[in-house]
Amino acid sequence: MRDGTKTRERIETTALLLFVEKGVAGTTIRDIALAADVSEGALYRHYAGKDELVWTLFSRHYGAFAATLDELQAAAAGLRAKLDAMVAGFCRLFDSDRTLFRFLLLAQHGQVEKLTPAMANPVEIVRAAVASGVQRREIPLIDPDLATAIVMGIVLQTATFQIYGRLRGTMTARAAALSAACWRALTPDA
Amino acid sequence: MRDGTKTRERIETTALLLFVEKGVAGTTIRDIALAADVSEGALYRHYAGKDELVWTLFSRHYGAFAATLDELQAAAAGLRAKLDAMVAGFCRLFDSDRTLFRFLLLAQHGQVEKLTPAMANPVEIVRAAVASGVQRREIPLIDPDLATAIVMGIVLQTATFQIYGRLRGTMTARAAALSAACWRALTPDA
Amino acid sequence: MRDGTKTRERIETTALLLFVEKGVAGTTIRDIALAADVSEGALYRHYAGKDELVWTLFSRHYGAFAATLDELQAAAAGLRAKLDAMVAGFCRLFDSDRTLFRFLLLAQHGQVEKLTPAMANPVEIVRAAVASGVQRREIPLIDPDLATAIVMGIVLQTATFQIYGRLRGTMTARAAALSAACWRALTPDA
Amino acid sequence: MRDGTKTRERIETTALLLFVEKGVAGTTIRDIALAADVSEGALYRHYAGKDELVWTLFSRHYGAFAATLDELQAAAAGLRAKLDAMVAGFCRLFDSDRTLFRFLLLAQHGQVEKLTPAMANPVEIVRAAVASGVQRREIPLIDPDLATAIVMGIVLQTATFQIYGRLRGTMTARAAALSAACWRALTPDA
DNA sequence: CATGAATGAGAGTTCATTCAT
DNA sequence: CATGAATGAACTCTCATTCAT
Repeated sequence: MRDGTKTRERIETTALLLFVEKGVAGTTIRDIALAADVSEGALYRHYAGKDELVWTLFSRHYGAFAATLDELQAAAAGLRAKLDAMVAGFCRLFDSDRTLFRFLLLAQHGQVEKLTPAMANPVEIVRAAVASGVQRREIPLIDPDLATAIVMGIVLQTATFQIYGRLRGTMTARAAALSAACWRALTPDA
Repeated sequence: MRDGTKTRERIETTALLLFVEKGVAGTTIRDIALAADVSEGALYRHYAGKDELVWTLFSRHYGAFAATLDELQAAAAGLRAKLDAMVAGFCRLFDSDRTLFRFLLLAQHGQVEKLTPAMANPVEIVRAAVASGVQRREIPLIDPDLATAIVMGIVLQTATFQIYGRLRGTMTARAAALSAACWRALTPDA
Repeated sequence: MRDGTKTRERIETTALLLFVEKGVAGTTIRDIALAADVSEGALYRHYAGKDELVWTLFSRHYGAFAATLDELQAAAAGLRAKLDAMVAGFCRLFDSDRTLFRFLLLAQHGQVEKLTPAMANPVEIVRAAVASGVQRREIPLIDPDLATAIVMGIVLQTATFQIYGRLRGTMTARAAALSAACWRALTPDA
Repeated sequence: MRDGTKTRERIETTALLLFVEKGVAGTTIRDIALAADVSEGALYRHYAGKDELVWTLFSRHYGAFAATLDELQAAAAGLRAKLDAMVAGFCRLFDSDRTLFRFLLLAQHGQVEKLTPAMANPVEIVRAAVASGVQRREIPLIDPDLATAIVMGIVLQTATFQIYGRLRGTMTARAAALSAACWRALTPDA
């Protein structure tokens, strides 16, 4: 109990939730400490400061999710199948940890700007898959960034509507519909 | 009087820019006063407080843009044409006032949650157009909210990529491509 | 009263006293605010922070005293007379504002290290006077820095003893004795 | 036991260095623990707290140096010789352990104020020697405290300049020059 | 009426010290 | 007995808001 691991976990879970609910700027160290039942000072033994806590949380999970996405995509053959796999991946993350999904993909902390090109990045995974689909003539010529925007937009906006309560049920239940919509949007002459 | 109006305009333009660049929470009254060349105290003669300034800015322009969108949509016959018109409307806003676009549609201030159902709302305009398209069998049966998410997602994510520098040029130049993508995404058996 | 000048003065007088009594590190912003009867926040309208307050206080008065010392020295002909004048200058500062003397010449805030060579500096004034005395053969050859140490040491340690209560009375009353001692220390074969 | 002693020594050496470099207030227990490769908690097994550590360090060495100075002075006959011996003692301490010299004689921790009259004290040793010189008519009548200030000032300010880099080389090399200067300063009609 | 000095609550952070392990 | 996680008070600094001038 005094080894700090439990405390770290409690802090991170709590912080994630608060960051998503009230925004990073709107969440105070005191908020986190109170909700995690830790003293404010204790937080600083684990993280150099608020910024570092945010970055730790973001970069660790962002990278991990990118890796998952890459595995899913690699295991599928052809853009259509890759889209299915990736969209399903996004949906699974949403359904299994909605808070994490929001923190990684929807919340506006300034962390995305801190990512270096070398770091694994879900957007780049999607882009690479789409780009290779274009190259293999699976879909007509399209700016890969525009294609990525279309795919990400469809997925993320649907997730956003789910959070706002406009859409109900699980994301996974819609996965097939979403990847189909992406595919159609990318293929003018299907 | 004239002077008061000029001051208000300077304050609002400045505030909008700062809110978008540094976030609402990250922008201080002092920042605004300094950049708008007004005293801090003077700001409180025009707005009851920071919150009210944010809300004023948001609700006025949000409603106005919703009205514009509604006119565009109403002037077009059929969902395909309505989509063209609305997407073009989004693109025009982006190109003419990128800052305003970001503030209204991309930034996460908590203002959207304060909107009452009675207030004009771009998302609802899009939803209504899509819903009537479904009702008129122009597109196959689809949850109107899902369809709205798809349209909004494609437009907003493209705008986001433009802001990040992933995509270059004007949004208007892409308007046709975007509304075409929306249309295809909504029409499984086109 | 609301123009801030009075407040500034109150802050500076108070701060100087506290810095000398409890040390810079040992004095908190709250201490100063309380003693100056100002809110803590108000301090930050006048100074960017504690460091800047310390530096403002130090550099302004340090430079001013150096200028005074230089005038005194320049008005005297010959090292012996210059010593008399400068030592009397130190003594006058001590007697007229003991707190300031301590802050400028005895306290160990890290400000001396921040001085640039271009800034007026009492030690350099003394050194220059001594060096010119050596050059004009008024005193035998001696490392000007060593000579400066001797002069400064005699003056500052006497002041220190006065503060500790080991010595009583005014410094001015001892001025002649001190500059005579300095002169003898510098002239082996007087 | 052996180990405990080693640890104590490591702590004390480290602490002394840090106190001199960053000031007592500017040095944290954590700094010391880290630099001495000890846990923070372990420090409290050796010392009741930070204050006690400072006091232990100061009083022990201050007393020891006073004793050394007293022996040196006692072994010399006449004020002139006593001055030579004592100044050499100061110089030797400076050259052999500059950090200790700074901590004992130049740094402004509030420890000097805690000394009781009963405790051995370098300043008192110097004072006693000078006072007896006055009494024996070796030097003209002078306030013994003023004489002490002159001697201490010459020595300490020279050491200070050495630390600032204004003077180079060893203090011992200057010992004779310094005690000669002291002697001259004390003897008007030599 | 505009100004900007002042307030005061609260933010992030530090640190000597304690104490469960 | 050593460790280092935890505490909690205190610190520096920020900022929306008020208000004397």
